[in-house]
Amino acid sequence: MRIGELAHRTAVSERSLRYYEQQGLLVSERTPGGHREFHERAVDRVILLQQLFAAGLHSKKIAALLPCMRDADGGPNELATQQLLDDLRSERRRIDRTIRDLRTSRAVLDDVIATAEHELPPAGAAAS
Amino acid sequence: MRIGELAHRTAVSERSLRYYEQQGLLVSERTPGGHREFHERAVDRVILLQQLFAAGLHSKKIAALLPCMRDADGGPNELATQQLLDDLRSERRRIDRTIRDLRTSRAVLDDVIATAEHELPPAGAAAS
DNA sequence: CTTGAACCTTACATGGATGTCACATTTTAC
DNA sequence: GTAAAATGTGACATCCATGTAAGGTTCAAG
Repeated sequence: MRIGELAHRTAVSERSLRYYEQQGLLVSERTPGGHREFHERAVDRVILLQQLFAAGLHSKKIAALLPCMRDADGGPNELATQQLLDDLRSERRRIDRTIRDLRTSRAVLDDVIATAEHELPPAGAAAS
Repeated sequence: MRIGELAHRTAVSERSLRYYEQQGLLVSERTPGGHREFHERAVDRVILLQQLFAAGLHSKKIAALLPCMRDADGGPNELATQQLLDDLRSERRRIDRTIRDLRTSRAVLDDVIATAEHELPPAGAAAS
């Protein structure tokens, strides 16, 4: 598929898709005219990339990480180096911290929302 | 306490603390000479701010949110406006999404780590 | 062949918390 | 009183995924 369809199907901008490719996170063939042609597989890859980005990993680490992932074929194509391993463990700790912070923030939000709803019932709701 | 102590106790840079104050997220008295004097209370406040930042809230929303929080005294000082309420609900959805993405990423990391450890045992470990 | 949609590359802009540097003033210790 | 440490302000830099605009080429349909 071409970039427009991939962008549409993943809800990721073409700009970002080109950026991902440039960073080595996404591969594509090229038509004789130079247009990108993506494999069906790219859809899942892009979704994974989005998740990793949302988790705060930077493209460089994702690029280092991807070859060490087990894909559909089974084993990884590369083994994580000691340096990468340390990085990943560090990222893991950061992720755990972030999850805790997210839960805290969500609780704060819920509390504010609940309190406000109590005083300020949404339109269409019956007052207690 | 002064800014240095607060920075040390919260592990947040003085730069950031001044920024928080500038954004209306943190209050301080001033000594006759103009130095900031923080209340003991500021420690918890800064920790909360860090959690909210880590959860991806921007300072402007935090500033709008803070007066609507229930503090130690009991009720909130202000009630959330409808606009803020919509914002917070939107943030809440974003947070839920992010938590899911974090879990996914953590699983990816764990898988890579486990695979690499299997082949590349940490120094000092016995081989299987 | 023509036309419009889709795509290409390149370059510059953006946001937002934080880092950093310069220089002045205050505070603290002696 | 003096030196050193801490603090103040202001300005500029940084990161990095993404937005956006310009100008040219390719693709698909009539």
